Amino acid sequence: MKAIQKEAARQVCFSKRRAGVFKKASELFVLCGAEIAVLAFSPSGKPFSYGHPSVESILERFFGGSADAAPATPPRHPLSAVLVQALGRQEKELRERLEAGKRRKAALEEALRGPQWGPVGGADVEELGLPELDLLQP
Amino acid sequence: MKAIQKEAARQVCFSKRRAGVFKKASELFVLCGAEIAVLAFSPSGKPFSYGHPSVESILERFFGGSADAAPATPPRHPLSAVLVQALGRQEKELRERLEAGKRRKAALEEALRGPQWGPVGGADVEELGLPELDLLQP
DNA sequence: AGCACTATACTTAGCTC
DNA sequence: TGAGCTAAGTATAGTGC
Repeated sequence: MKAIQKEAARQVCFSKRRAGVFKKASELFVLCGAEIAVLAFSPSGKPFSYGHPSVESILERFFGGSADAAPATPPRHPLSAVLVQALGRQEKELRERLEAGKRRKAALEEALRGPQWGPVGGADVEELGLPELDLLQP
Repeated sequence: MKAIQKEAARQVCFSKRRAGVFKKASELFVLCGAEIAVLAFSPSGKPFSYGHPSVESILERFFGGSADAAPATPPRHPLSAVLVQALGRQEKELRERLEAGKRRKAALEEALRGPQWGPVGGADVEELGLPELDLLQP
């Protein structure tokens, strides 16, 4: 399996397979009762999402962390060697991520104070919304 | 298609289909170059995720804009509020890991001054990895 | 862009070990 | 648990509209 070169064919393939993935996700819910969210960007950069019961609720459960569940942000990648050097780098990276996160949080909070609350540019509502939820039910 | 009643069969089905969905997601990336993230909770409540290039990068692109520059188009999507909340939690977690990492580094440096140098018991070492999560296995 | 068709390949429920 | 098997059901690349 390899990357599709032809721009048009790639876009078509994305549309078809995106529907496929969303359908698989909805089946996973119907069959197993599993909560699931899928977020994707098309090759042309447009956002699409699917979520059951909703993308929001999944993210809250994942990142908000419930009272009893351990935090679901599971960022651990096994290293097999002991590297003090790596710890130094990790410390630096963590610092950077911490700072970046704080900046983004501040920016988001600022933006949320703005007067309007709705779709930004044309693409958002149609594609961020969850219309497929019903359509895709088998 | 309807819900599987038998608890055990439902769990098995979830495992198989979760792998299927993740595979579809990765194929979507390979074929089309689409960035995609999948978050799911098993029927028993365990979190799983798949993301390319990473779950976090997808979420940022979806809801936040870049980490450094304040987004030119302010994020007005309802989920931004969730993200703010998540970033608050993440900040706390990153701080904790930063401190833990520094303690480990100090401990390791101390240990390296000691007499022996050989295979070290695994548990601590496994946790030292960098954070980019891809596949969360239980 | 989207819809319909089809041959081929893929996925998977149920089962065994 | 997990892995392997198989029949039956699905997905989809390619094609023409």
